[in-house]
Amino acid sequence: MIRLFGFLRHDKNRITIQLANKDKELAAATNRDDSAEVSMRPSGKTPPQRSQLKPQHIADATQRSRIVQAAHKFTYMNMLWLRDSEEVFGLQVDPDYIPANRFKSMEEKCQGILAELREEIPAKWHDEISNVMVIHTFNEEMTQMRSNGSHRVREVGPFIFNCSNNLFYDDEQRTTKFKEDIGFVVNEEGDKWKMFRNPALMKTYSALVRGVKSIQGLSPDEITKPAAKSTVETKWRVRSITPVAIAMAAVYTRFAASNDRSFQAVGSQTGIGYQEDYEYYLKYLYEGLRLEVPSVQDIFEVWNDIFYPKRSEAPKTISGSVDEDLDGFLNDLHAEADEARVKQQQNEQVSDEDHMEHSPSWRESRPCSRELTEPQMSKQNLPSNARPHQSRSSLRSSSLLMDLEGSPSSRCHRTTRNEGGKNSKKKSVPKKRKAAKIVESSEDENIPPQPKQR
DNA sequence: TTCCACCGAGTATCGCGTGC
DNA sequence: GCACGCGATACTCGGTGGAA
Repeated sequence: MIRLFGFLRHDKNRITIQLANKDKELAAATNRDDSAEVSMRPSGKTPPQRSQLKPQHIADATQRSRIVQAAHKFTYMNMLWLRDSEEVFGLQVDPDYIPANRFKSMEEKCQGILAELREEIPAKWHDEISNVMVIHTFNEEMTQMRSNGSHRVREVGPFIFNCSNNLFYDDEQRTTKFKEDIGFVVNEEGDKWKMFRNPALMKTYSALVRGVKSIQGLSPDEITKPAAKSTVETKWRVRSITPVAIAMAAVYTRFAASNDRSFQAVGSQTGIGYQEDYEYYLKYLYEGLRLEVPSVQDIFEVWNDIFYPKRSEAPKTISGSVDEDLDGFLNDLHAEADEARVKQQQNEQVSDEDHMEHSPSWRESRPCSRELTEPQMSKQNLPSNARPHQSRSSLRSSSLLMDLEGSPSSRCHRTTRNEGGKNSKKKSVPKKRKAAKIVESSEDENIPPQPKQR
């Protein structure tokens, strides 16, 4: 009964709001001189008036166009969310900025973002980069890009997760089915050799940069199809995977599986800190590359083999002087990097040709890595003190999608580990892992794609 | 406390461009 | 010409902060 009253009260409020909105619409319509232009759609909505609203923030059409394009690419390839955008845009370039320290402090982080912004925005407008209209336009377009991305990911959710449309489009069923995957169940024993390799993440990435058709009608062992037409992938000339792309795919995948209605920095329903997790993934992947950690390098190798098998260049590691102890944050990575170095030295002594064969481009140290697409990782694999602030009860940003207790992927992960022994040979022989992993993962997790029934 | 304006975000829909 | 992807537009919804 109480619920009923609550519902009625809520309904009443809703109707009141709707009436108020209608009044506003009526007033707005009255104020507009649109008598001749506005025709009603069958649904009753007015058609888009492309020439009105949305003030043009930048007068110069060419400049605006370039800023818009830069913002779109920046969203997917550099930073999904921009914290303190006005502050970042207004920063003075620090000539002493070292990419390797990017995650050490907020100042370094902002400098890193600023450096990327300046790479995307044509040099002739660098002087105007702190212009409020530029900032506003840039932010607006980033928002739009995120919005479109979230909508498209949800749209092809059944293809990403290989589940039925009925299951995916039912909030309750989807939440129940994927709650482990989105972090409600924490598996403290992650497997770094499985992280970020879940086919769902790759399909999400594919849908975003190659279009939704690239993941429809796939055979069970397929993850993506080459983009047949012009897509953002071709437009932006993406030739290799980057940390940003993988991290982006991770958070979008989690969002798609969650029952959050909107893709916000913090999920309104789940409390998942998408932005926080995203930044954490980035940090992990960038650091892993910089430290030449085999498990992280392998992530990029796996992704590149799938998306850019022949064209991909060596993933770029971040060069520069190394500031030790990055907040003690990625101890695992440091330890693994050290271990890998020791093994490599041992192998070299035995003149292991196989090992040399596998030390390709990944090891080339290059200046900062803007082109890298983002990888996804699971925080569970990191020391507890290394995890970002957990403000939301049991919700860990684990991206499940790769490595949770009970999930198909984690099952195969554990099996692999047990068979080979914890952290055994896989670390020093990343070469053969890739194909096996994907196949395993695909077999376990991928249900044949279902035709879209909506 | 309530009202209001503003803003951010997602959705539905459309037009344009591109490739087959 | 058609199908598809991309981007733009207008709309709704919800949150927030300030004023009354």
